[in-house]
Amino acid sequence: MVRPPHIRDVAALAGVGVGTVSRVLNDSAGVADDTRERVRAAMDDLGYRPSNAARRLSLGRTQTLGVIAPFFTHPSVVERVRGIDDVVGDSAYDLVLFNVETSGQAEDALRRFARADRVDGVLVVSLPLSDDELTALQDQGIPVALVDVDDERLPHVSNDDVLGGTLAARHLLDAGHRRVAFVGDTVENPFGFTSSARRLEGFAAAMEEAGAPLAPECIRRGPHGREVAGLLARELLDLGEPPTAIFAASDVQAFGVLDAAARAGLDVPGGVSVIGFDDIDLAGAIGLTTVRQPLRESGRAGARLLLAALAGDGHEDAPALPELLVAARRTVGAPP
Amino acid sequence: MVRPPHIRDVAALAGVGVGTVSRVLNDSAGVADDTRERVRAAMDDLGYRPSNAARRLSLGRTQTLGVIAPFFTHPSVVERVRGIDDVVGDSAYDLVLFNVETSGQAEDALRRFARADRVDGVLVVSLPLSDDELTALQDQGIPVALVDVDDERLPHVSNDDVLGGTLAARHLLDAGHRRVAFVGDTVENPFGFTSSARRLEGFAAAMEEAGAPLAPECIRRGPHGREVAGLLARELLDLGEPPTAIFAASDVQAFGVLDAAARAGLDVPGGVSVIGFDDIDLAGAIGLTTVRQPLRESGRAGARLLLAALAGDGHEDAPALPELLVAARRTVGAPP
DNA sequence: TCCCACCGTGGAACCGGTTCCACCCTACCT
DNA sequence: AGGTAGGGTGGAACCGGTTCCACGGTGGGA
Repeated sequence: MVRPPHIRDVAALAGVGVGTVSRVLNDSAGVADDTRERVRAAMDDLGYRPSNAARRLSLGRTQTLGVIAPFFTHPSVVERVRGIDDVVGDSAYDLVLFNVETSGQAEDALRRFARADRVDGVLVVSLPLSDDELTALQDQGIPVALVDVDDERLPHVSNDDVLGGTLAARHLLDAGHRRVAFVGDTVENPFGFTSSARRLEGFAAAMEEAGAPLAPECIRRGPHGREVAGLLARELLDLGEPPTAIFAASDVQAFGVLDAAARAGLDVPGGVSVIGFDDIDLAGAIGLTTVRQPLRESGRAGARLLLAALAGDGHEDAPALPELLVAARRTVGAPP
Repeated sequence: MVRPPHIRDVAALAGVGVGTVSRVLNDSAGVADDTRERVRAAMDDLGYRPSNAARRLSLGRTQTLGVIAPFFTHPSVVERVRGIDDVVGDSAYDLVLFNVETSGQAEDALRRFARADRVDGVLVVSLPLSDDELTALQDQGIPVALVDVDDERLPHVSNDDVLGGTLAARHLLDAGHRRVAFVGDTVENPFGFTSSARRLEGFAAAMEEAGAPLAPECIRRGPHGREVAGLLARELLDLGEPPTAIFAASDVQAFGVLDAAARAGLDVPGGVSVIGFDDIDLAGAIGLTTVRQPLRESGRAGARLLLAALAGDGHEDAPALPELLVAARRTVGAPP
C-alpha cells in the first residue's frame, strides 16, 4: 500500500530527466542504447508502472472503446461481441460495456460517451441510431462503427437479412412445404430492430415467387423472446389449417416454437418443420435447422473497421463476410 | 470539433474562481445559491462537460470496475455478468470487461489491472486466483470480489456445488435409477475450475449413501464443452452395461449428452435420462431437467459486495442466495 | 580552424480537474 | 467600539504523465 513510484522517481534513480524516461516508455527514437538500458533497469528496480490516468489526460486519448449492445436479451449479440473481443483483445484497447435493455438506455449510454475523453471510439451492435444520437457522436468527433446495423452514414457491417429470409423459404420449398408461417418481432419494437422485418421480406417474396404466398394469418409478430414466440407458434398450430413449417426470425424464437410444438404433442419434423435464423451455438446442440449468419465474423469486422478509423486509415470499406447459408439439421422434413 | 470548454472558461464567464466552479460541479456545500445559479447558467451557455480524464487523475479514482471472466465459453457466466450489470449499471461505475479463454489470459488481465488508477475494483467470475495474483491485487489495495469462486480470503459469493450434486443424485434415485454416470470437466482444466469436481463429490457421495455407488467406468471427464461431453456420453452409452441416467456437470455438457443420445438413437428419457446443472436460459427452452442455481442473483450479490467494499462499509458478509433446487422438466424419467 | 548539423538529453509547461489555504466580509457578542 | 466566528470565495499547488524547446557535445565539411 505504499505510494507507487512515478516517473520522477525513475528519472532520479536512473540519473536522467523525466523526458528521457517518457521516451523510453513510449519506445520513441532518440535515446542512446545504454541510457535506455539504465532507465529500464531503474523501472524494474522500482517496480514502476505508468499511470493510466495521467497518460490519458496528457494524451487526450483513453485507450478505451465502448460497446453499446443488448447483450443479454439476444444470444446472437453475445456471439458478435465475442468477435469484437477477438480483435480488440489483441490491441491495447480496453472494452467498456453498456448493456441496453430499453431504448432509453441506448440514449443514456450515448450520453455517457458524449465526451471525447471517455472512450476513443464506439461500437454499436444491433441498435439503430437516431439522428440525434448520430449527430451527438459526430459533433464530438468520436469514431463509431456499427455491427448488424444498416446505416449508410457510418462504417458498418451488416448481413443480408433479406437474402437470409429467401434462403429459409427455398429450404422449406425444397422440402415440399407450401403452407408456411412466420414468427418474428413486432415492427415497433423497443430497440427499433429491423432485421426481423427484412427477414420476413425476403421470406415472403420467395414464397410468393414460388406461387405459395404467405397467408396473412400465418404471419405472427410479438416482442422478442422465447416465451412470446411459443405463444405465437401455438396460435399458428391451432389454426383450422395449420402451417406445415414455421420460420422463426431468430433461433431464440425458434426454441419457443419448438417448445410450443412439443407441448402441442407435435413431433418435429414429423408434425411440423421449424427453421430458425442466426445459428447460435446452442442451435447445433439441439439439431435446429437454421440460417447461419457469420455472427462472430461480423463482430470482428466491425472492430477492425473501428480500429482502422482510429488509426486514420481513411474510410475503409466493410470487409467481405462469409456468405449466409442454411445449416440443415434435424428440424426440417417433408410436410406431414 | 472545436475545443471543448473547460473549467477555467466557465469560471471566467461566471466571474468566479475555478474552485467555486468545481464546488458547484460536485455539489459541495459552501456556495451561495445565487453564485451556484450563475455558474450553472455559464455551464449551460458553454455546453460544458467536465473531463473524465482530468477528474480521474486528480481524484485518483476511475469510476470503473473490471470484470474478469470466461464469458464466451460458459453461458452461465454470461448470466452471472448480467446480474453484475443489473447492480453496476445503476451505479456511476463503468464496466470494463476482460474475457479469459486460457489461464494465461487471466494473468494478463490481472496485470492490466494491477495499477490502482486503472480500475477501482475487480470482480472475478468463475476463475480461481493463484496466490500470486491475489497478493498482487492486495498490494495495490484494489478491492476484489469473487463470484462463483470459493476463496475464504476475499469477499465472495459461491453456490454449494456439493449440495447441487447431491440434489441431482436424489432426483435420479427418486426416479428409480441405480446405475448412473457422470460427465464433467477434467480436474486439471485450463482455468482451474473446481465446481465440476465438487458437483461430482456430492453426487458420488449421495449415490454411495443410497447403496448404489458410481462405477469407475461411469465417471467421464474431459475439457469443458458440448462436443467433448457428447463424445464422453457416447462412450458411456456404448458400455456393455450402459447407465440408465447421466448427470452432466453443466447444462452445456448436458446438451452434448442429449445430442449423443439422439445420435445413438436413444429416446430421452425413454432410453436414458439426463440431468444438467446451472439452469441457463435455454435449458428451459428444450425441457432439460437440471439443478437450478441462482446465476443472476450471484452476480448481483457479488457486485453488491464489491460496491460495499468500495464504499468502505467494512467487510460485508456474503448475502444469502436463493437455494439450489432441481428444475424438473422432461429429460428425467424411469429407467428403461 | 571554424561552422554547422544533428544526436542525445534535461526540464518547464501543459493536459483539466480537485483541494486546501488564505483572505474578505458580515454578523453577532461583550 | 473592538473582537471573533464563520460563511463564501479566489487561486496556487497538485495529480503523473507527454511534448517541445533549448542546450551541450561530437563529428564532418569547407
